[in-house]
Amino acid sequence: MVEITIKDIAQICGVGVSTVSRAINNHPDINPETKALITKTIKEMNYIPNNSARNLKRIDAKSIAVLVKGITNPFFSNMIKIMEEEIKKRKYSLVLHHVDFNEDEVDVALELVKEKRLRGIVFLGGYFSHAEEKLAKLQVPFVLSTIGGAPETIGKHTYSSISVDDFKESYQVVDYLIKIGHKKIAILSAPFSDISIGKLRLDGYLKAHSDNHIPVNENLICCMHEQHIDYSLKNGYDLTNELLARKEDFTAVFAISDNMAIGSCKALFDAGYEVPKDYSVIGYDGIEMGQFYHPALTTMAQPIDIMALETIKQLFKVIDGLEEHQHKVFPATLTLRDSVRELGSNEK
Amino acid sequence: MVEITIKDIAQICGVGVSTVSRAINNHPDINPETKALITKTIKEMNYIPNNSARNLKRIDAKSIAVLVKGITNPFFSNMIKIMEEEIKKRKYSLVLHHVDFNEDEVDVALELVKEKRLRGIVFLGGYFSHAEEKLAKLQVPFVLSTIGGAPETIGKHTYSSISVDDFKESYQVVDYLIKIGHKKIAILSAPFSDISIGKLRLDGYLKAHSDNHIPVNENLICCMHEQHIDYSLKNGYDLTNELLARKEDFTAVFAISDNMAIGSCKALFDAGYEVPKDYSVIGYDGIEMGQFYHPALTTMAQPIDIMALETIKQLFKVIDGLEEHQHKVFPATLTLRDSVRELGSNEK
DNA sequence: TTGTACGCGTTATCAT
DNA sequence: ATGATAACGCGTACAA
Repeated sequence: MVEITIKDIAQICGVGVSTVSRAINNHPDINPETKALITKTIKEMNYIPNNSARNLKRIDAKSIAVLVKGITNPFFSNMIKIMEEEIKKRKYSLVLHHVDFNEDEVDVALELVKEKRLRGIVFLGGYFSHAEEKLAKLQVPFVLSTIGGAPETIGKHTYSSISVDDFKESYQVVDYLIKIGHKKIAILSAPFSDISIGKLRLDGYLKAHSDNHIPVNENLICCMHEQHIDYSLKNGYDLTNELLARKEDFTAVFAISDNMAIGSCKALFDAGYEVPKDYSVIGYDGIEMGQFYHPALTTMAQPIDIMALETIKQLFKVIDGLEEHQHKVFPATLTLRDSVRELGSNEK
Repeated sequence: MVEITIKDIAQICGVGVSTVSRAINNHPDINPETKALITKTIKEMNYIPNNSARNLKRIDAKSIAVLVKGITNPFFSNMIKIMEEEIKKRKYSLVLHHVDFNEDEVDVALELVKEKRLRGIVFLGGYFSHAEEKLAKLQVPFVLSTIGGAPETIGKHTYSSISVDDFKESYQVVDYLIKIGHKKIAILSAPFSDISIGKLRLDGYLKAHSDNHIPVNENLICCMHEQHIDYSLKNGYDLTNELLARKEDFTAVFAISDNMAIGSCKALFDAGYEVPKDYSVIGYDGIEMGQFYHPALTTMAQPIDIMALETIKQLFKVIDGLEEHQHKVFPATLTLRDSVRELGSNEK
């Protein structure tokens, strides 16, 4: 098969290639009639410009890349949708790209910058810990939009970040449980080796205990296994089953993700308990499913819409040279629903 | 900033560009020492080859594109993971690309073929109805992996397809409900304008009724609104609430997606009913959440793992010239869990 | 084993 | 308004 190129179109129309190029790219200096002719033959011939060649030549493609780490997070779809709208609003185009869990997102970004002449990058998800040195190679403005785990941004002027203070919000969750009477609170957490989001949420749990002068029962700290670090339904389910099998004494479960919370509820139901009658369960994230679960899930909801919007706004501020890089932290909202109950003074 | 190119590397190493190229692409004819030197300086200089330039030159990149329509479907993550493994196993690389709902996937594919020198394409999701003529332009083997809606493949030899017979499986669902005593079955369906998956599942519902000599109560056919055609939690919730508000008489709900089924359960719970005691609810899809919902969701589970695997296997068969295009239909499995109950003979 | 030179398809810069 | 031509960065045939 012979690929049809811009030259063929030019030849057929009896014009030069540059004229065809002008027609394609909506350049001003072109006769409407010739443009019409060219457009027509392009249609007829099914000509499609080769993007590789375009990117090679083009100085600037007015495009923003969004690099998504992992595909599993249910938030991302919504965030991407919002980002896309905002990007299109500014007449830029969005290059969506997935990064494998074991890939290095910065390497991918570096490649993409060369390939697509990007103007800006958004890193979505993943627990970003890269050497300043390496980040400096990324000569393009970028913002870190991190769902979970406020990055250590002190002194980082090479990029912006949008985050939630996981330590603080996790603290709020546990503090709330304590305030309504829970003293024996299990946490479904990441393994100790996890240094980002998992650790922050666990630290919040610990601090809330100590601030409220409640001793921590280490048996109630359930860490997922190193092999399966994902904040999944199944992990919540398995961890809770282990907790139950050990016959631990607790009144509430704090799962560090909504999916884990739902898994936890299921394990409790399977064991014949009721939520929140026998056990209270609280999640973290604010996924849509939480509202539809039965009982509706009490959770710490992350402001993902705002974060998505701010991510792009911040990126453009830097691109347009209006502002320096900034690190913004947004508050999550404790969303009270039906999976947690207040403990009566006699049952504490 | 000055972009560093292959020439710079060649110059620094005191070799020709082709030698550097050979080093990069692991060509055999190269002195290990020079290769080592080149690799070292590439690292040092942070040189990254420009993919646009490579694609432009390369005849063949041994890559397969997976075009995903929409980002919402919870299946896709898993399917993509499986496909990726299978593709990597064959030393090909996967180009993952999202297609907007209002974009034309074939157009996108056409562009991508030129840009990336694809060897094959997988269309995932979306309700594929394109002119043969247009598909013919796609000079690359492709397979249609359709979750929901067996495409009309009669006489289509230009591509392969992997699907589930939605009509048949939907029929099975309803037939099952009828067999265990349900006669007043509501269906939460797509609007009548939907000609693919929604229609097929509705047709199965109707056929099961007529085969079992049970009259259809049109008031129990709940179509989602034209504006919001998505198989979402909220749609299931809203449709069921409308059903309840109309005080319709029914004993079971067949939601054409698991998410809608869960939304439906929630509406029933909100109204003070119990599932399956007061109403039985059955879904369609087999999403992971179904097992963890309470009650665990009875559903028609699609064999997505097998489908993902077969999609790639079939694609490679055609790429390797081993086989012609084929259309394979896989059976779904009725997964009995806790959201449906048998009706006693006195309550029918 | 290595280097030179050309061309991939396009856009940008000149001319005209 | 239009056309010729030089890049863009790379892979590869061919020569050495």
